[in-house]
Amino acid sequence: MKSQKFTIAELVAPVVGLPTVEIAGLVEYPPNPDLGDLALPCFRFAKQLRKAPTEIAKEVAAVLTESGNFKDVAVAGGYVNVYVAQGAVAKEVVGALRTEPQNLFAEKRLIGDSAAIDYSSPNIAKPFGVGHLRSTMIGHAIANLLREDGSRVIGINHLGDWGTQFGKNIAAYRMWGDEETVRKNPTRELLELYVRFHAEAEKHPALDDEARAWFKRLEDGDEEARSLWQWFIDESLKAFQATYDRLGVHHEQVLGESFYNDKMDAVVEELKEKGLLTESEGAEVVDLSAYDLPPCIIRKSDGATIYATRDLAAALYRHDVLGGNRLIYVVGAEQTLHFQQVFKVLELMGREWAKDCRHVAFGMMKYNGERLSTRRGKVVYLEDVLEKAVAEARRIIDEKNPELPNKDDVAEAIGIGAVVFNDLKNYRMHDVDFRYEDVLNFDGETGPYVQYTHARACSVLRKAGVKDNFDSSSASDVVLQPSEWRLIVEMNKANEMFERAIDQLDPSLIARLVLDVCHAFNRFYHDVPILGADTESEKEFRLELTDASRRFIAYCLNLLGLRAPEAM
RNA sequence: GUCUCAGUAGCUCAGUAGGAUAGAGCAACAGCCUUCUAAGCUGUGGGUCGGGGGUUCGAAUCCCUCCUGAGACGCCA
Repeated sequence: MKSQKFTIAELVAPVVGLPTVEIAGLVEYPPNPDLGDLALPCFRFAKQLRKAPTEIAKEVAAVLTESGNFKDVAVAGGYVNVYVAQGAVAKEVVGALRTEPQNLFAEKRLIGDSAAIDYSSPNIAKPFGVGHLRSTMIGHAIANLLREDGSRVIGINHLGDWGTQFGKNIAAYRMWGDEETVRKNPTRELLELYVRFHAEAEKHPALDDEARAWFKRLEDGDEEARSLWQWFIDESLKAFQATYDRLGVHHEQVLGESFYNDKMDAVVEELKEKGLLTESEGAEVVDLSAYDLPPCIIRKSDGATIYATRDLAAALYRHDVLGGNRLIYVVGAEQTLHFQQVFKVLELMGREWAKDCRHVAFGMMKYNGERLSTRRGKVVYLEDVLEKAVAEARRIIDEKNPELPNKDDVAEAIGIGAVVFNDLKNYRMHDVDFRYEDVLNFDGETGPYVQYTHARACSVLRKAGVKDNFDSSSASDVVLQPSEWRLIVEMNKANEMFERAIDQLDPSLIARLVLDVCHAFNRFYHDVPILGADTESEKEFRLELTDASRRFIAYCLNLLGLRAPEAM
């Protein structure tokens, strides 16, 4: 509806003496369809114009009526209610979707932008839990959105492949590990060894010294330590890759923490040169008290670097070498303070692009109300969740559509879609308590609902024997049914919602939008006959609308990282 | 203790660049398949928008304060 909003704003601007953009922002959707398609509240202008809102509304209405751009304009108190020319708008929306669906969404505002976006970033030798789904899928969706708007996206998987825990992994593996078992199920087995190590170390503190020694050997390049470490990485990556393939997730760069081992000295040097480093309690820190932030530790009292140092080195690399002119981090909200500190230090280092860095935070995933903890072995494996969801999808297919070809493939798309959509549809800052009953429910506001709606539209088009070309002349002279218009209105919000989703880096807006469109489509499908329309031109138009809806839904699903089967 | 984030129907959440009677889904109940996929559609019941102040023509939305929950707060990431 953006173009209609601007049409109104342009006409109203001279009347109220405010910039067009500002007025366009005030145009809203009335709460009730009887009140028109768009509305402009005029209370805001009253003080400046020294006139009653109702008077202003009347003047505004007169101008809008005179323009002849709208079907009807009405004044209701201080509101001006506008009824748009439905046929023309319908033709515009359907036409855009028929040629290039993305035209309705993206105006390619971000051409010339390049965004380095850090998402997923699991830890090596640990399993991929449901918790990782958040960073992975929110990040993947944001990457898709930015790319569609013209940005050059560099997706980065910042693997946790370094740190003292690898001393424990190595020590544990040497004591109790078995090559075959690890190979068969790398992340689960390595986690088990890790958990066992923690349990045993409680009783025998000497084990911790053993682990420290092994990490030291790893740092010093000891061959045995090195090759075990590399093997853990290779096996873990194989397991992760299988999951990424199922989820359809891809990264341009896979660079673990260890990649920056030789790049941190330069950061420390620069900080020292710029006089940012001060000594405090034996450690070297950047004092940020002037900015109401706690100090950022750069070197621990034992001389070793820490994750802040690593993240600084990584940020410089992403900007200077990979060419990301802004950096985005899709990382849990518990790291908010850390990123505030890192961004501030970058700014103090004179990197003016620090202001464009964003931490896309999200709430914590819990299970039965409890915090998940890998160290204590409290994990819900993502693969288990996907397996259950796919099995449930398969069960429902067997029940409802036993004749369906390639059932397994469809079940895979639906089951995974249910899990992914469930994670994307809500405001990302909320903590989520993972419950199987939610994920395995395929009714209502769910991924399968959206996919089902898509399949339904496809089915109608199949029955109609539709080829890809329509004679679009019909739209403007057809009188629209309420449910048809409702559907057009919802789809016409694409551009606004898309841009808001990008500006706020929030894919849930796209999920909400496509849910609204699906609801409108299902109502349309229920209320008016498509193939059995009274006249040929009505039938033609409804098929066009069905085709447009199908493309719209598929486009949104793909943005969110879901597949859109044509039958289910 | 300090800071940050959250608090909307029984449950999960939309709505938060201030606007008209606060909306969905789930669960419950009642309808709708001789017609295009019922994983759907329609209806009913269900609300001190955490409490209290304030700003405004108008507040779930902005400000202050209190309550509750989560997270963070120097050598893990």
